[in-house]
Amino acid sequence: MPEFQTSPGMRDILPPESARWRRFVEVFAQVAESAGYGQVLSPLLEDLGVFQRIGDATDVVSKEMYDFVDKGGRHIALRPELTASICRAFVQHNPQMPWKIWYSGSMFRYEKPQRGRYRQFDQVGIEVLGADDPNLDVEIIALGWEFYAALGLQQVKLILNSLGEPDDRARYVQALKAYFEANLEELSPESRVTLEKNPLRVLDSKRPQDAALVAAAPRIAEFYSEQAAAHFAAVQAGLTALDIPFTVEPKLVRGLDYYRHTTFEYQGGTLDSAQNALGGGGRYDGLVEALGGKPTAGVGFALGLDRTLLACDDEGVFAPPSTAVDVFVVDTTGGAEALALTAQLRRAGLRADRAYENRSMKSQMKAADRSGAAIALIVGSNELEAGTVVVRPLRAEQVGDDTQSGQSVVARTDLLSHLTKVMS
RNA sequence: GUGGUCGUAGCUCAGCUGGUAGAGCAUCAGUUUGUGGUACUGAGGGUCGCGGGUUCGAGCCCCGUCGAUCACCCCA
Repeated sequence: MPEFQTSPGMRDILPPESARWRRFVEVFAQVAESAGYGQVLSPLLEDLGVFQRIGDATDVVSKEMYDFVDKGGRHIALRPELTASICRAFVQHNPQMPWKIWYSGSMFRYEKPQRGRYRQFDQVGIEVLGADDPNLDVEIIALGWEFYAALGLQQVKLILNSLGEPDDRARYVQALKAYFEANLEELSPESRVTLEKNPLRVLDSKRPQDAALVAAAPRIAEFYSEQAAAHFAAVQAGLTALDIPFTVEPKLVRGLDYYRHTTFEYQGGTLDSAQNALGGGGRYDGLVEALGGKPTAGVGFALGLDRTLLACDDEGVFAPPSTAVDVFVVDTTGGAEALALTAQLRRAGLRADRAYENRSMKSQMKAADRSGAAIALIVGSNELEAGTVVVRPLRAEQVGDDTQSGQSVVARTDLLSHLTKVMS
């Protein structure tokens, strides 16, 4: 065991997995920018207060924050999510509305790590500030849906709910609280604690003991105002019009208290329930105001990179992109020719690799094979003298003996044109 | 934060009731003189997570600790 290792819940992403991560973000950027969203790069650190506006009742704020006091005496926190940062940025810069943005990056939450759940984890997401049009809710949900499709995922489920207007929600919470308190004996001890802090969250309980009680609990739909009901109906109609299947789940409350109206979650079809939330989002019309801005509508989502990749693994899609080079140079004359050749090839736009330390030809050929290159270029003393290169295909369908290897001798001066011809 | 399981070579693991560390894969090198992917031969590589304890002797037993993993909580 080495003296130093990554801290708990943090890890190194190595090749080839790292290439997959980068590609993941590229695909997301493509989807988002195709719909007119611009990227925001914001700091990893914010004033603690920015995140406290998310709500003291949320675990993300009350117990999972990575915070510290800096040398200037400021109370700083590593961002546990990005919606609050984006709202802070919106208030600070006052951009044109609707402000449609996307982001990607690492978030930090101090909790016990497990599969698909780390202290530093990556998300991609989009947010729109300054429009309360239900069509926008639909657009956003659809973009997430498109993104999963672009990755190749086919078993993602969309779960939808509405928490209504703040007043609706407040009345519902009251009713819920009264209901559970009236049946306190049947409630699990854990849920009783949850009830004290946040009655809505009791609906999330996975304990069998609570199942019956939760199932019979009052439904949020009974508390919708006319406007809230209309908004929710419009969202559902829009999704239907776009042929996006969804399930309305009245128990979907989600952990962040700023949500109102639409909330949604994408669930993986193959993952265990502990990690099946691939991404989620909703409308948070009050958050900008809570951060000192004017009342501003907001809606968005965040998708977890790890969990989505887990889902990809389970479905056997979105494999790491190939890191193979095009050609591999084998040089048995000391290595200087390989240096010159690879440099020349790279300038010409080819991906070229080579072996080092002047190993035996056999050893270099093995390396060539491992590199995934389609072609090996071999330079020995004969070729060096004659100004030629042996061009040997490595991936061609070779049946049998070496005489059929299909390798050819090409003059150095003709090498580039020969390669471009062969490789196309 | 609470509880269960686990921690042996780079990777996946074996190691019987405690007796001086093993396999496969991978790596490297050879299999006569310049050619990979198959085959054969050989080599390197481990303070058995770490620290204590019991014992003549511990990878194996006990305690602690760190880490991983799973569940709960919650979320992505």
